[in-house]
Amino acid sequence: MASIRDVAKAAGVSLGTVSNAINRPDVLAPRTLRKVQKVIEEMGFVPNASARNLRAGRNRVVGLVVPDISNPFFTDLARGVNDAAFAAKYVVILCNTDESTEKEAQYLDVLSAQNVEGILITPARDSNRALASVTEKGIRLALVDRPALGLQACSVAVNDSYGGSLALTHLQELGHRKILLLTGKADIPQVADRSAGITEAIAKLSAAEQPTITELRLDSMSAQSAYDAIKKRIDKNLDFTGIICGNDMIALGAIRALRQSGVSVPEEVSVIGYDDIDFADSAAVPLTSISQPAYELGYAAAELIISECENPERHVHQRIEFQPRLIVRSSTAPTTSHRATLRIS
Amino acid sequence: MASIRDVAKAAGVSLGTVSNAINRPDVLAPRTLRKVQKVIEEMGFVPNASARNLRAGRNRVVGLVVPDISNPFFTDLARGVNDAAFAAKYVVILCNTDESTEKEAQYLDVLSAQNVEGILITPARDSNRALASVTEKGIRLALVDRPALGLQACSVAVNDSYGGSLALTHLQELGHRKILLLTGKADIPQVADRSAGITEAIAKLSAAEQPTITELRLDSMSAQSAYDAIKKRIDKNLDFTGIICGNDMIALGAIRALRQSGVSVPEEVSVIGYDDIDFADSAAVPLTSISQPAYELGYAAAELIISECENPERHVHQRIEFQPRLIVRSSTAPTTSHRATLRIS
DNA sequence: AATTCTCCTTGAACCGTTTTAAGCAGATGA
DNA sequence: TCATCTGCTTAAAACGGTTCAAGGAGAATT
Repeated sequence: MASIRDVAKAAGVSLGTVSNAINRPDVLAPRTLRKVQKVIEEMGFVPNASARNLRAGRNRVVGLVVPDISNPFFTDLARGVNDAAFAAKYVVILCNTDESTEKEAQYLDVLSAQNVEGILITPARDSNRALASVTEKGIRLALVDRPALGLQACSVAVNDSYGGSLALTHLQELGHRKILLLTGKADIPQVADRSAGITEAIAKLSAAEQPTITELRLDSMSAQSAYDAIKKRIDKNLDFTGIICGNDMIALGAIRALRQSGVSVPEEVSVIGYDDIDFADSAAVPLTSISQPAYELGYAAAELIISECENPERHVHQRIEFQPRLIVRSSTAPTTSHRATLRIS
Repeated sequence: MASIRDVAKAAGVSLGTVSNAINRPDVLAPRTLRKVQKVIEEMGFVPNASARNLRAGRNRVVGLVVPDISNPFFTDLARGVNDAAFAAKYVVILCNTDESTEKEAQYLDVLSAQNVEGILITPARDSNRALASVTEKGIRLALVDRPALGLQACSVAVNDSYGGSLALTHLQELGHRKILLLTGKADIPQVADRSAGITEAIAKLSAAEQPTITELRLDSMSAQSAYDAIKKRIDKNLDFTGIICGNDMIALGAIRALRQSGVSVPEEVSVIGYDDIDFADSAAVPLTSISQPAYELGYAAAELIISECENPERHVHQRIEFQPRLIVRSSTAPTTSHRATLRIS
């Protein structure tokens, strides 16, 4: 491996000049610059990042910590992060925590040992202490899609409360009055926010229009656990006409369970997902969903943290909030009674 | 941030002793060792990875270069890689090339600047020179899911030729005699291998049983481009009863186009995908597909390269090959003529 | 011609580790 | 008692860059 010294020797200049050619091309005389660049090119010289980092305390590496990279929402997010990082010549270390606080803590340790400049994280529950200790080590943080509970950091998020109200209002307007909420654990902030949005939306309705809500909390926000939960529920009693799901995977699993049990979607039960993953469109019943700009979210988060790394003193923490959008497809429809009502009026 | 010197001073030993306490605990007198470890613990000292890497040339970082992380196949693969890496206390830098040779080359540069120990890569076309230059720099390589064209490196792959023959045989046995191949660019090795497998499988059939094949090459292996291609094709003439697709996304796009044009799947046209992504099961028409063990592929690849990094001298390059499996769902069915035949016999 | 200015270039210090040769006790053997 | 050995510990030299004070060569000013 060629070092900066080899380049210097080959170009007949000092080692400092080569460094300048790389980092501050403007201070060099154009002739010298060209000469050095030519040699660098010829030798295929690539500066050693470790040495660079050791001296300069910068390494252009950020970590991305997500609970589940298989979830298309996070896949898109990761793509956004990667693209933004790539554009700024940064590199991203991907960490997948499976929603485990412990694994997250371990990853945070690894990342701080790697001396990353910043960490983009969608924190699991109870991870505040671990996060605080990371910031103490001088690593910059950006919270993605979950709020910064008292943490000094940038954050990007989608307005979950609004998303929840979008979903509820849609079903409510279609005439649904008995709605099942199929969510994840209550200590996931998004889940709580969406529930809050739903509650608020209900509060704005007149008593007659207010639907009743039953909440079912799944251990894991996966198609399988939704499938199991619905299967079990159906055996008892079908006491709802609409389902609001925590994400599209849940919706897919729920729909599969319903149809297998002979309940038609959307005729008998309307189902609304969340995330609007690519596949929502091609699903057995094309999914009505709340669309979140995952790619943009990731891109914005990465830009935020990179700008903080590049310009720590001028940086002020900020929060960027995206608005979700309702995408109506075929998994939701008016209730039969509502259809009748519409016909009469 | 505490450095090894601070620890040494606090413990009243030399800096070398602290280093030994960390890396070769056995050479120290037990009493000294305990004393140093206590101080390390108290100060929360974490060795600086850059300095360590600079000096020792090892950093427990590997790069993963994939053409499209949004493709569930690669998402699963990435999870496998991540999990294997995590288990070995390695960290992985994710690089998404969008199938662009140029972007791939840039990422390879970044990775070698980062001094990664190894690179797991699903190479784009024409990337052999770039790969060769990486190995010259002493970075170990493992080829994932595409062959190592004359490169000295480990590789893991799925037997694509066999996968192709699985798909063809399935359709052939269902009576299909006019088959459309919806593939990607021919210079993608997998595409070529599957085509070869198909050709071989045909060669083994008697003349009467041999289907005729038309190949349609898409610029991009996405649902959208498949959708567009089929839409265009249908306007002309429906000169096939079965479609073998390069991946499930293509199959999904093709099915959407067919159904929108009033062609029913699988009654009029059978469609078989490739990859067996999670959604295949929940699709509008649950997809018959060829299943590839993507997670296992990634896990195996990561284990391979990590073991090479840990034990360079004892390592011998190897190739691990997984067998694909046919998963029959609802998007394929006997041709009407074949159904008739079956009834008669 | 001497002085001051500019503009580049250089040499050396330093970043935080690992590693190796040398040093220093105390124990052993003669 | 002196030499040799053994078992730890230490000092110093890398690793490959960045940075900055200082130097040097022309150009501009006096």
